[in-house]
Amino acid sequence: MEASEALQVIASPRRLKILELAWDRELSAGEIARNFDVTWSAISQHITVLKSAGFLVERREGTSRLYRTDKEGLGPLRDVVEAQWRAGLMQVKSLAEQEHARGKETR
Amino acid sequence: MEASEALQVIASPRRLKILELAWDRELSAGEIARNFDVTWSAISQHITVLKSAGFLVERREGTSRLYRTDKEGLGPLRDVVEAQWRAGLMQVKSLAEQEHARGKETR
DNA sequence: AACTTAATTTAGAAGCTTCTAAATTAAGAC
DNA sequence: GTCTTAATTTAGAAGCTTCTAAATTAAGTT
Repeated sequence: MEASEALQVIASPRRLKILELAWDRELSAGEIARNFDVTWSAISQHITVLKSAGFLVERREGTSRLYRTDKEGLGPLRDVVEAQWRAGLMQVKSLAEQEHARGKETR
Repeated sequence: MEASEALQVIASPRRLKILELAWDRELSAGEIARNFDVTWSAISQHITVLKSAGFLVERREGTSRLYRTDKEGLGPLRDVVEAQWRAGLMQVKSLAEQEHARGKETR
């Protein structure tokens, strides 16, 4: 895989979120799909992209297929995914702080 | 800027290369464009994207505009750009090693 | 003022990405 | 074997990205 191809794979809000959802637990395709407002088909296609990039591993169990993020497979991008994740948490945090500050102001 | 938007900006081979070219020296738009096989217009548009993401800083000097990568502005993506860069170098290195190995084999 | 050099802006073409809907596959239950 | 559940595959629509060509801007030169 080429340098920017791997970046292309994670530069998608949906795929980034799939990696986060399956970060430290195995999830079925359906459980993943339930977190989004698009068809299963769309999610299945994103899963295919993540799998062929080696960022997600599949395990079949009966009629389900279970997925989990392959942290090793992410290589140097592992830190990026984690950082983007933390960035998201921080955004939430700073929103809360803003609201707190606003509350104080108007009190 | 949103999480994956910043990734989107660097997930382009051209923009990644522009950041590398202007990594530790100031270059005019024309000097940057000379490194690519596309029109100045296309490069100018990529520069606009990099500038508005805060990844490239502009300084005007007479009729030229000089650009330099803003390493601070890259934030956590700085490591990614550097890693992708190293990955490129390593590819070259491993190619050389392969050839060396092949040479040994046939000797 | 007219010309040159450096670069941007705009409009539209071409191609890639993502999505939906429908058809298909495949395992397990009845 | 048929039905249900879980998921993928395929085909095509809609939208976003990137590119070129032409027009424009803006500084410096003659």
